[in-house]
Amino acid sequence: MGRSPCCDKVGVKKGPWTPEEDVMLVSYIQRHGPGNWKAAPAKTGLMRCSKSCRLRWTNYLRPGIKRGNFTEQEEKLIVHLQALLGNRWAAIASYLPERTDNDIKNHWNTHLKKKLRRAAPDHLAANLNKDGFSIHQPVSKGQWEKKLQTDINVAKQALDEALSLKEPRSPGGFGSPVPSTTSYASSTENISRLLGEWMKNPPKKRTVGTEPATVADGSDHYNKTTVLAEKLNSLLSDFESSASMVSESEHLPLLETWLFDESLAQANAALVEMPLDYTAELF
DNA sequence: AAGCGGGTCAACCGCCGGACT
DNA sequence: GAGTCCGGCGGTTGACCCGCT
Repeated sequence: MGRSPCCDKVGVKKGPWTPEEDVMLVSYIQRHGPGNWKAAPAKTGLMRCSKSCRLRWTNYLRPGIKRGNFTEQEEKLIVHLQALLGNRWAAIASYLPERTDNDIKNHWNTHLKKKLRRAAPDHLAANLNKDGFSIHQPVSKGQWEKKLQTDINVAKQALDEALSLKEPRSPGGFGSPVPSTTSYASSTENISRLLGEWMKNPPKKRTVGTEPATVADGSDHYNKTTVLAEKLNSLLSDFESSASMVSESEHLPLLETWLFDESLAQANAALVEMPLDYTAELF
């Protein structure tokens, strides 16, 4: 076994990502697709370890990510799923395709845990473990997991049969967004948003790691961001032009995703409707 | 205005398991 | 079957933010 040596190397940059690095990573993924993270630092010239690249992509740059402002519906779903699945954030995130496991985990730890503790009546609080979730429903957990899995499998099987799809599924498995050419445009939207935030609130010092992610002064900072914005525009037009060339067969994964999302939406709705005694107090 | 302390969240760390040789 | 590599996951950390005193 043993740990991956990539993060132990001297000269590997740590700390917050800069827009420059984001552009480099997205540009690489646009050319090669997500995956093969081991090769990403070498091929992009990024002084980051492969894990850091993967994390940055999956948590922030990946298309279709919604950030902040969890809706009541989403919070309900998270609370229910957490009660059913425990701290399996990746599994929970698969039911909320627009949210990342890290985001959900953070939201749970900073908001929902407290909310639950406040809302849970004394007699129910006794049934919450130290993480704030219910520990008295082993039976329903299995039943609901089984039902959801059955729904998903039935939908998947029907679709596979209908379309006779032969290509392998995306490495993220079911529920993870299928990488499509069109979706990369959303990555640039993500970076544009990050850039906007960067321009408004440039990082002050945050000198974690071997190389500080700071900019010398305001004007230099402005020039840099302008250049980056131009690069982004160029990237965006590249993505858009390649998106317009997507063939009909390449649309199948999108259709597949959409259909799965439909079945997921139904399952999610059923989940949220499922009564959990203490959550009634929450929302 | 300055200091303090709790809250937030991006990023890192280390373990695990599947794939491959 | 054993060893290695790599990606994924959950827990944790720490810098920054913000309200309070």
